[in-house]
Amino acid sequence: MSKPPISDPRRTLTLRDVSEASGVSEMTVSRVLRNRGDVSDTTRERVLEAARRLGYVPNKIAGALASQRVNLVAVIIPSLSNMVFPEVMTGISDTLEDTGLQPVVGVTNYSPDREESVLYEMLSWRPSGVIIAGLEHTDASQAMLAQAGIPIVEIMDIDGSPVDSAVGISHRRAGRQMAEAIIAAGYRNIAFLGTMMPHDHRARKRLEGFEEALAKAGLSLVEREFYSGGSALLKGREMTEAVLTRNPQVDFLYYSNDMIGAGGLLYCLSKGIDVPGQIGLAGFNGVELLDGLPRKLATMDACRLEIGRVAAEIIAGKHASGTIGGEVIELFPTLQKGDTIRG
Amino acid sequence: MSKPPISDPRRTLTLRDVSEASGVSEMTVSRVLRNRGDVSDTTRERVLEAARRLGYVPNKIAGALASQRVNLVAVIIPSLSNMVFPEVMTGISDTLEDTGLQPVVGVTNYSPDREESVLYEMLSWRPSGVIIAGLEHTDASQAMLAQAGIPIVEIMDIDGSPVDSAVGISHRRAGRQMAEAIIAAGYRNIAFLGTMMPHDHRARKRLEGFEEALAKAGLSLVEREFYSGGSALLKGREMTEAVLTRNPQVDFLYYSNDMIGAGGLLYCLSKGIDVPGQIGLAGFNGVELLDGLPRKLATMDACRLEIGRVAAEIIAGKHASGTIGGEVIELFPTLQKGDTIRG
DNA sequence: ATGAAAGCGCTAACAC
DNA sequence: GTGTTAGCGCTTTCAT
Repeated sequence: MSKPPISDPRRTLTLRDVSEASGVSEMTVSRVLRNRGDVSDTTRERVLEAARRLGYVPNKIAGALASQRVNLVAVIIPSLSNMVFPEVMTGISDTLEDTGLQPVVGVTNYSPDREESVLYEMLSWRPSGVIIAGLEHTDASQAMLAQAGIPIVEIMDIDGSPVDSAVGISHRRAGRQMAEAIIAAGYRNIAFLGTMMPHDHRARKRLEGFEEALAKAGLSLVEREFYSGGSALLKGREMTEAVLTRNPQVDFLYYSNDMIGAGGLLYCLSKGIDVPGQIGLAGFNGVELLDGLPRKLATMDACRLEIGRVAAEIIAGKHASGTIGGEVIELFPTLQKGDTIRG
Repeated sequence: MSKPPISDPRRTLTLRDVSEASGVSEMTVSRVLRNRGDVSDTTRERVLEAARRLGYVPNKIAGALASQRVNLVAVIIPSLSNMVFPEVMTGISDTLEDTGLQPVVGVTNYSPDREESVLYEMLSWRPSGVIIAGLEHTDASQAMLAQAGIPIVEIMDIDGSPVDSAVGISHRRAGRQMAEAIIAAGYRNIAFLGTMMPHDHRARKRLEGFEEALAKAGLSLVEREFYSGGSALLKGREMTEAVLTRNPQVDFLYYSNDMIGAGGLLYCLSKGIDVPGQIGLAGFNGVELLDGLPRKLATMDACRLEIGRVAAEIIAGKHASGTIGGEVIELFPTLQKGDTIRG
């Protein structure tokens, strides 16, 4: 197996090819292609023409190795299939757009081990920064993040200790606030319905805050129901039926996310249940997706777009605070009572 | 600004550090870390221990440059926010999982220019393959794909000429099939409702196929309605109201996707319209998400998971066909009549 | 089973 | 404004 000669048509083009085709040194070609340094207009034109004609695509691997600079930002999130992270991604992309930085997404499926290996893989490309969901990671992940020597932003949650910076909301507080609103509206027999996700720490914290506020009012959950897998809308419907059948005196259903909440809402409406008179409902996330439902589900916005935006600003070094790392930025979700909490 | 000395604690670790810490040559350390070649168990242990202790993360940039091998697969899709591409991603990730290849996602927002720049950016990292949605690209993109010298798989659609391989369904045929089913069920005053997306070629082809089949039956659309932006569910509701108000004799609503179809369905049900007796409805995609709706919307599955799986197999070189590139693999969606087409 | 030397394709730093 | 030189941190190849 001999090495292909310089004329092998299957070989990918190098700076040198553009240099030869344009009669300009590699260095100057490099300058033109990166818009760096002074290059005369005639030279620039000749180079660009040659590069275009040949169809040259620079090799960022070599460039990155030589310059010790990589324009990649690692973004590590649990899932892409639930509306919330895509919106965070949008915030990140929008902000990074004009910084020359590029997000690279890794998905962990809520598995800490998978997160660890995705992180390892991504760090091995020496990105300029890491945006990672949550504050809970394996010890090894924590160590890698701490060692990486680049800005790290942990997003979505601020109830805990970040490695570096954090941007998010307090889910514990969010749960508390929702409980308070529900209690204030006069509901007393409250059930929780969630997806079974041992590693969804944010849902867990919301539930903790929720129960804490119930306890303070001398109440406790009369029911809990967990499911996993399948269509969230359908699961919400099924769980709701199960809960209401088992426990007809339940007067409020608190869901861990809007999709299962919507399923529950559709179930209640189809059964002719008076919402929010007889039974109230609330979800979490404020997903715009659901705006077309017959009734607007009570929910709390998770500030997804804003979280993505701020995280990206920190990585890009253009966040208002100006400080270098170590900041915790708390965002404050608004409670939308919609049509499913009375009062 | 002097260059940090070898002892700078902020410098990221190199093979050399592991080599010194373990007293083993860089070359052997490299062998251990890549599981290549024969290394004695004692040496291997010493190296792994040192690497772990230091928290060494290999530099893939240097590795890729030296080996001319990159374990990345570029995946270029229009959007992450509509259920369909996340599912394709799942198919891709699942299949790539045990090949050592890693997907890297780029999002184009249905803009050909953005697609071109995302593609350029990704190719500059010299990936092992490209999976890209659609068959329509700018001339420059076409040229880059053709020149890249790596496997290219265009996905979702097969109505056109692929650069290399293609995996998808015929959207024209899908539109035709749906029209035939609708006509067979006796509907005659048919309206189309879609999102306004000049660059959504697949929706366009479905509509073309649909109208073609209508024409063959001596029919034509009595209404068309396009919207853009906002919550799909809400838009579907609004568009449906507009269409039915303007044209009360309409007896079938064909939507370009399931989400707006679901909005329309909810609208019809809330208005007490007899579905599918008085009015029938159909969407497209077969999104599982909607399974909890009061009635099951007629739709066609777009084979999303399977498309992702097959595309990844082709890139990984383990597709059944065994051929090297240039294959067009057509998948066949099944029409699910659900509860919204009579008969 | 292990090591030494030569690059991968580019850019930083310096000359001219 | 343009060219030259010396690496970036690894892996390939070949020697031992």
